[in-house]
Amino acid sequence: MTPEALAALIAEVVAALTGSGALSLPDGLTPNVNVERPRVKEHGDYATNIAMQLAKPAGTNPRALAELIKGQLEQNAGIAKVDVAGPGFLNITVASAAQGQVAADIVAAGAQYGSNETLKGMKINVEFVSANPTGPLHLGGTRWAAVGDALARVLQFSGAEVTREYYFNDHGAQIDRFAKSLLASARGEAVPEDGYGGQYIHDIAAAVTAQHPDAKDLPTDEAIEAYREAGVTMMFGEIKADLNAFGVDFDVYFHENSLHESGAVDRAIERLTSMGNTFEKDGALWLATEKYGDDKDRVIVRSDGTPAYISGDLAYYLDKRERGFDLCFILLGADHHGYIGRMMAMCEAFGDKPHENLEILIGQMVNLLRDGTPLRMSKRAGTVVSMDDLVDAIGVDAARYALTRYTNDTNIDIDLDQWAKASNDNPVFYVQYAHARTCRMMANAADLGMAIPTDFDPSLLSHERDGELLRALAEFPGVVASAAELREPHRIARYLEASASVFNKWYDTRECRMLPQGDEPVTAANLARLMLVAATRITFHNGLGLLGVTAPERM
RNA sequence: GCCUCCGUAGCUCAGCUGGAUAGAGCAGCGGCCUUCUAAUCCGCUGGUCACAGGUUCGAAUCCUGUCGGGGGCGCCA
Repeated sequence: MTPEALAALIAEVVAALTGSGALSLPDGLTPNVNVERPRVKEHGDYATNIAMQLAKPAGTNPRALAELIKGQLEQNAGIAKVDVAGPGFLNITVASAAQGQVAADIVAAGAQYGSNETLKGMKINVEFVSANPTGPLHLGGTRWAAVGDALARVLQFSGAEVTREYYFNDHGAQIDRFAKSLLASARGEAVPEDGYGGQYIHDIAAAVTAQHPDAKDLPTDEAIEAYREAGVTMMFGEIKADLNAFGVDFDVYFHENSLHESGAVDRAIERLTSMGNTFEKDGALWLATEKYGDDKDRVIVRSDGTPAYISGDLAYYLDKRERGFDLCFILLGADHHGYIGRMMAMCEAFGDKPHENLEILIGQMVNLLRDGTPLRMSKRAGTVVSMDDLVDAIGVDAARYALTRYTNDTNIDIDLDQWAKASNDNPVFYVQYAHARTCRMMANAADLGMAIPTDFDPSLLSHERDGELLRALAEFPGVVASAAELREPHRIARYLEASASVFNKWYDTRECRMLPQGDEPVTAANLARLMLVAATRITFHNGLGLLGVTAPERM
């Protein structure tokens, strides 16, 4: 029995009690049954505070109500014992057969175990990374590559139709500085003011020069244009290749420029104007965002007639909505948190619902530590701390895991020495090793001719450690659902670490050996444990998959 | 000045939208390998949940303020 199933059962009991008149609740009150795992063993397998929640509205006292629910609940065959404790907690012990059945249910669900359909029918756009191609992907982009992709996977596992999207600009001032820097390098000149330095500039400049030997001797304007075009193509190619190697592939690469060329920007501005949300002042066109909660109004067309950067954002958002996305995520670094106000105001100005049609997630900064000291970035000097630096140091799996195991709103310091270790201070190895161990066990079982039993007897998984492992596995769907709902993929990682620990304890328990020892015959209990191991393997495999981390079968 | 994130064990961090005696890993100390992968497992040590108020049966969690640290506040992109 999963916690969700137990919660549903309790809800039925409450409904039955109100139906029979034994309990009266105010109209429209639907109890929100909260089932949790108690910290202390003596408090049973699961506990609920439902009686404390409902006592006041029902006009009774918590313990009396708890007794009432207990009486009904104990009628169910899946429930072994119910205790009323403390101020009115219901401590529930699940019958071992009902508990053990979870293993078979997981094996039956297979690759789908843990999924849910809470977002079924939702079309969701997740925009992340979106770095302009002026240099290699830096750490902030890398954090979002890992977390954004994991979030997309979690949303998909919850039934949503998800599009991963990358928005980039191949024109504009940043790109001009990039192009000028390339040309300066090709001509052997110093890095221009506000330009980009670093080895990658020289590498790309040299590559462009090799492709177009005459380009650097063109008149400067034409030469810049030539280096811009070829340089952007190369840089963007590298970024895409890096992301691909990182296991992240986008469905859509969206060019900001296309919005200007297609007239989408003008249409967006017209739409906002017709809704009375723009005005002219000081020769510029403004979007009235302040009335929708922004700090101040924003210029969208400058007094010289050129569109401001935000005009692209307006058109881009409108474009996404017109492509049918119900919900648009934008994943940004902490240095962009100031955008939330204007973007939400923009959303409302279009007549949409902020935080419902548009969600902006902010990820805090990432630092790499080597020997305890942070690696610092400097654009001028070209000391970019990039995705490559991270991946080269610790590998893709550890990098993705290290970036997804923390909440978005905390700064991360990644200690390269720690994450490069193949040891227990490295959580990714701990989880992967547990998975590999299940695979080895199953291979060993197959060698002995053992197969997943068709006449599985769930009551044989009656050891205390069996129950602990089963309860851990049963938690997975709830963890996925909350990761999706709260947009917090790190919950998956933390769950896997805790569950790997429970599995290892089970593995270490002599009474729970899965394989027959020595000349012992294969018993029904051995086969029941094989089912449990199979369920564990599936759960770890699916969980690692949601993080985009590989699940090796052997380590 | 304003906005925003963070402050929990020596270190790095969880804490399931308010529950029972605040957890994990690492570090430190001490144990378990003839039997499924010891990258495992067991025990011990370690806390003013930054501080002060408030909300209530109950607060690390919600609200207000203070202190400390990170990041931001362009007709840049």
